[in-house]
Amino acid sequence: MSNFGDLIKKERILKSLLLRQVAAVIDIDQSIISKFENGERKPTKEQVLKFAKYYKLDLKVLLIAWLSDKVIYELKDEKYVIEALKVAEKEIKYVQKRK
Amino acid sequence: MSNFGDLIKKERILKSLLLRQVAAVIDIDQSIISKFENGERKPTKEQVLKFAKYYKLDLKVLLIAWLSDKVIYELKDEKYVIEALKVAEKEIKYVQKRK
DNA sequence: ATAATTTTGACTAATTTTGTCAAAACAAAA
DNA sequence: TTTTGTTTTGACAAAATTAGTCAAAATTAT
Repeated sequence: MSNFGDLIKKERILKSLLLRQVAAVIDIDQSIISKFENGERKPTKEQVLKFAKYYKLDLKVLLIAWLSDKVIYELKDEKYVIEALKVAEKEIKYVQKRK
Repeated sequence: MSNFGDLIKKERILKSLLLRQVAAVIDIDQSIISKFENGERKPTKEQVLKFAKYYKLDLKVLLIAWLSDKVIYELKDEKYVIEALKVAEKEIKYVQKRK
């Protein structure tokens, strides 16, 4: 699917770059990048920005993937996840409308 | 709205209980319960269970409120929140279908 | 004004997340 | 099948976040 890891891994392969090379430029340890690519760690927002800039990817796409990864990670083992997401969406829309 | 804090506060008032009394029975410091009621802290799942049991509230309702609170807390300052929730929902539905 | 209750804030303890590094695992090439 | 290069894994420490305790401040009711 379109999770963060897949997006940056696909892009790196497409550009024929080694983890080492990416790591050197964006200054993130290559082992961590590997873990990002395989969904074993979640990047910080700053790190997402670095990837977007370096790979010239649409930041919006990357941020949405990153945020949804975080949500899924937080809820993955829970019951009533869909219901909770619907409630959350409704409340967020409500506060967004009010401002 | 139907966030966790409102639910347990309403219930406590309805039952005319003092924070002190609730705290003694469910063994959670009253200052923390106060913070839960006012949305200043997020309870753990065990704590949610305690409240459901003690107040005899529908656990499902309470868990949904608790989960959506957590999601909102995590996303509240972000752009593209609605989009991210939609993606998350789609992916969760997808994996739920597969099992 | 006093008493009772709730809320706040400072502090410590516990847990989780993050980064670093080296070695293991894997893949490709010789 | 050995050597070389790349990716992945795991152990560890450092940093950051979250949770619990307590007393005092603020609020509310008597």
